[in-house]
Amino acid sequence: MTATISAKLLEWYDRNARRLPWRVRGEERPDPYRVWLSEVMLQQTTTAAVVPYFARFTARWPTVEALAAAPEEEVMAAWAGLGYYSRARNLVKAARTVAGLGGFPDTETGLRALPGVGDYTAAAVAAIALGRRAVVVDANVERVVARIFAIDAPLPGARKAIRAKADEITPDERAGDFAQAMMDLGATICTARDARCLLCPLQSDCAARASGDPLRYPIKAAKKAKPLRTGTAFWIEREGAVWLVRRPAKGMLGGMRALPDDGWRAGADGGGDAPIAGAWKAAGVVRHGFTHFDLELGVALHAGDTNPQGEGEWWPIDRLAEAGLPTLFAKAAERVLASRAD
DNA sequence: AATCCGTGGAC
DNA sequence: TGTCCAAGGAT
Repeated sequence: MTATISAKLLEWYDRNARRLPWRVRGEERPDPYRVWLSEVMLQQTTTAAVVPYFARFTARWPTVEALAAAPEEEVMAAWAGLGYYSRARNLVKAARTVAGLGGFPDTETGLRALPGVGDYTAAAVAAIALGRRAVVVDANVERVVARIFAIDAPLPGARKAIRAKADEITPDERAGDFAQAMMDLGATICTARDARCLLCPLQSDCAARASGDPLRYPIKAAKKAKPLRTGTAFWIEREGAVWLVRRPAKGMLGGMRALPDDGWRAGADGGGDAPIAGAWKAAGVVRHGFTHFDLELGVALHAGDTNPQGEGEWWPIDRLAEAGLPTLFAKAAERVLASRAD
């Protein structure tokens, strides 16, 4: 019997593991807090984008207790720019739950009950930080498994079959390293756009390679077209400060500071209605792509002296970077300030 | 089950 | 430029 898939992969990992800030070297078991934090940040997010955020978060909140004690608003602002903002809200909730428990749950099931922790994250933390055997399936694992076994069913329907195969090849020991090895393999060799089979430690085990067309896998369902929406954001300024509002907790950019807007959303264009009466002057257009629609956001400058109604705050323009605006509104603000500098 | 939810980099 | 997609989760 030749070496198993997991044995070959672990041997490869021991020589080729990426060095990442949330990983520890050697036999030492990593801090569950850092593993959990990194896994949440890494949900649908590239390692390159996560690295600076992870550094800032762990410097500012070194323990789960410190994070639990932080005002939610500060965590949301620190998350600004990373996207999928419900992650930040759930991060605070989960940290407070963990602090209340006196520490992280020590089972995959216990972890799975935390807000923002789904099947993937629970398995990853259980395997990497707790040393438990867990079947970790992310997009990398799906792709690698779909190729090794040449799974012909399209995603997302093939998920159950893929998970069953992943379970078959997951070892009883070093399941955390195995998971990270699968992800490293998927990130560096068996990638979505490339299959560098000659570099792959599993090349002789791979049905997709044997088929001659490894990139055919995983098979995916066709995507829907993204609509283009239009909307307007409003820049209301007074004595060196701009009027910011806080968006509703749920929905797009939920809970984040923002410029007032005209109600644009995924399903409809904005109504064009300004928050206050007066003269408005167009200050340019910002294009921004979201996951399921594109937005063309006009920016309008207020020329009058009427006070805005309702909830909001005057934010000093020279400290706007600290407001924690999501990228869309940071772009809009940048556009206003750039047009003024001309 | 299908849809909603950000962003930036690679090509 | 447009397209794809990256350590997914909640509803």
